[in-house]
Amino acid sequence: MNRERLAKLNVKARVLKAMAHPSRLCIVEELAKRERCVCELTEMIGADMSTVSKHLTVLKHAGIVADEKRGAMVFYRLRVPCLGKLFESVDSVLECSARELAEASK
Amino acid sequence: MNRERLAKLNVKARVLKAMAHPSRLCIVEELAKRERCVCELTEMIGADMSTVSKHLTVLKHAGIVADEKRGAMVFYRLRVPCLGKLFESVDSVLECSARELAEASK
DNA sequence: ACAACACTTGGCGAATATGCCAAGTTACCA
DNA sequence: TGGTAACTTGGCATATTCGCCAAGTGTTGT
Repeated sequence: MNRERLAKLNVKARVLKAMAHPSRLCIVEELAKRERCVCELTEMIGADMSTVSKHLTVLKHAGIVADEKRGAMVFYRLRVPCLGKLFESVDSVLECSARELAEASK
Repeated sequence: MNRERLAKLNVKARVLKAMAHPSRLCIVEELAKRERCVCELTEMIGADMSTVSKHLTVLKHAGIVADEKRGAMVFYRLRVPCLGKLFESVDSVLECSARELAEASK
C-alpha cells in the first residue's frame, strides 16, 4: 500500500470515527437541521456539559463542525452542507443489511 | 432523548465505527471492487494475518461483509451493494471540508 | 502420515476513548 | 462588584481498541 493511499484512508477514517459515537451522531443529526448552542445539545444528550463539549471538540477537529461565540453562548453548525447524503447512505446500508439478514434467516 | 432514537443512533454508530479504521476502510474499498480471500487482504494491508482476520470479524459482526469458505481459503465480500454511495458521501464531505478550510485561510 | 498453507482464536501489553468532577475563563446582569 | 450562567480544559478511573505472538483447526498436496 502506497503512502498516498494510506494518507487518504487515514483522513477518511478520521471523519467516520468522529461520527462513530451515538452522542456525536446525534449532535451531527441535530446540527443538520439547524445550529445549536452547547447548552441545547447538552440537554438533548443528557450528559455532563463537559462531556458534550469534548464531543464537539472531536467533531471540530475532524472538520465536521464549526463554532461561533455569540455573547456567553457558543453556537455550533455543520461546516459541510452535504452530510445529509451520508446519513442517507448509512440508512440504506442498514436497510440492505437488515434485508439481507432477513433473507438469510428464512 | 427517547429510547427508540437512542437505539437507532447506536446501530448507526456501530456501522460507522466498524468502518472507522484505516485498515478496515481499505478492506471495504477493496471488497467493493470484488471478493477477496484473507490472504490477499493481508498482503495488501501489510499486517499480521491474525490482525486482518480480527478486522474482518468486526466488519462481519457489523453486517457489512459476509464470508464463504472454499477449500482452504475464506473469501469475503460486501454484504451490501450500496456502499459505493457512502464512499462518495465521505469523499464529498472531505472535499467540502477542504474547500471550507481553504476559504477560511484566505 | 506428514508437511505446508490458510485461517481463527486466546491472550497480552500498549495506546485510545469515554465520562465524570473540579477548576478556570468569559460574558451578562443586578 | 459580586453572582450566575455558558463553556472549556485538566485530570483521573474505567473501558475499549489495536496489533502482535503463540497455539489451534481444517485443507491440500506429497
